[in-house]
Amino acid sequence: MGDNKLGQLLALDASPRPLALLHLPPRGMSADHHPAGGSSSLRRQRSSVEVDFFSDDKHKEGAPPGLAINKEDLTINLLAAAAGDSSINKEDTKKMVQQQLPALQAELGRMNEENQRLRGMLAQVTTSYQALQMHLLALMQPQPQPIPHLPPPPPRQPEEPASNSSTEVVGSPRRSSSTGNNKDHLQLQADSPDAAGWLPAEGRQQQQQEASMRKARVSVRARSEAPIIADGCQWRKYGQKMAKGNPCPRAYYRCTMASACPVRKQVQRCAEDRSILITTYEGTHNHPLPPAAMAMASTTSAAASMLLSGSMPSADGTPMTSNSFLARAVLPCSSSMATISASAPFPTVTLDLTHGPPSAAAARPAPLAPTQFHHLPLYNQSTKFSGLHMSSSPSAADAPPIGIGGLADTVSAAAAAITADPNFTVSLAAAISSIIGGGGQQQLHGLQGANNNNNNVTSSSNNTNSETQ
DNA sequence: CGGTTTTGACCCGCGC
DNA sequence: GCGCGGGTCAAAACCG
Repeated sequence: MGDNKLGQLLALDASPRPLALLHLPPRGMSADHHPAGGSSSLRRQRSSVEVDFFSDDKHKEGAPPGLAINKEDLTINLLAAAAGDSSINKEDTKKMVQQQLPALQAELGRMNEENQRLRGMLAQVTTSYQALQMHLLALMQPQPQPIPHLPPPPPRQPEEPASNSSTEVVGSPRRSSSTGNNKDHLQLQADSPDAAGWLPAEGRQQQQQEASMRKARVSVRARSEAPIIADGCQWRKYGQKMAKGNPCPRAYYRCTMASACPVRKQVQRCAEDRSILITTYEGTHNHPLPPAAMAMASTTSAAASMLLSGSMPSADGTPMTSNSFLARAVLPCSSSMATISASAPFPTVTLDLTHGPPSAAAARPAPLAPTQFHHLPLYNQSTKFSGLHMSSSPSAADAPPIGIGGLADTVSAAAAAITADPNFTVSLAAAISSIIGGGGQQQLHGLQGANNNNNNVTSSSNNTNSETQ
């Protein structure tokens, strides 16, 4: 990065921090040149020049004479300009250097901090990229053995196109094929290159078969007063149903960030505790996402990939090594925070973030402004996502996991974070994608390892949460 | 006026 | 075959 990074840093930094060092006295120009009235802004401009030294050479060119500032010799030139007189003696210059040095150093320190934050952003993007890459690899790898204990594939409709496996984690076509859904499927196939295209016909057929029999879902339980959690995506509600056994209606949303995006989500309040919002994601976005949405998308994608890649539980209730793998990976000291249910019809990963007093989430202020997100340290958020519990029973996925006392505070804060802070999903993405892509070491290191592995993943993106409620 | 939400109807899979 | 429940559609209503 080097100079470019520095320039980027300054360019990205929209914070109104005073550029005290750059407030230079006007040279050879007095206020008399600007008649009073209507020119105050101009006058202000000229009397207090704020220059972005590094981002653009124009500034240097446009700077008043004597302000020819270069990166290598910021101090000297600046001081010369501040002195306003090139004839100033060296002693005075030295004196002023010493006076302004602390301020310069402080500024440098701030720049370094911002540099660190930018590194964090980069790490975050890298994490998401890695998760997607692993997802892609998982999709492209022909799976030699069919996963046992899963229901046989439903009979395929002849007109049903191949699964949109290139875009969905679980490229399972929707069951319904006679209600106009085919339009969507055809469009999907036309719009997105078929990742299975390189496979031989038999392999492709097998993949389609397997895809059709598996429809992984990632469910997030979180306390929230809001109707839906803010995950950075745009959603359109397309249905609502009363589900059996729950007085609260279940709402159906689909992603509207792209016309053919296959991602859907269901939102329903928990019957036992209506302060708990259960959001179930299905599918993977087939379009670019904003950072905040990317985080959740990576999370769900990675979780679903994990679920389908063979590290999923067996449905016969046998405890699985993969369960403890995931549990240890995400939280070595975990008890129960997430659930995997591999039972029919859909294998589901449930991330439970509801532990702790409901008031914790309720007390959280409204979603933070982007600038506030900017300063949220991710490691805090990461540690809040702190547990996994594995179960192969379908009911276990919906049953509230056992509380974990000591983590209650942080966990409730996590629930609040995920409902109010789209950036929290960054931590989820980091955790899960690190499991997917990390390998054995991270199993033992848990989130700490995940974060280390990702080089200080830092929350920083500007969250333009465009969630439609 | 275009996008979103609402809501009743419809379709499909599954269990009996 | 029938009923039930989940999921989706699509027209109308709503909203900015």
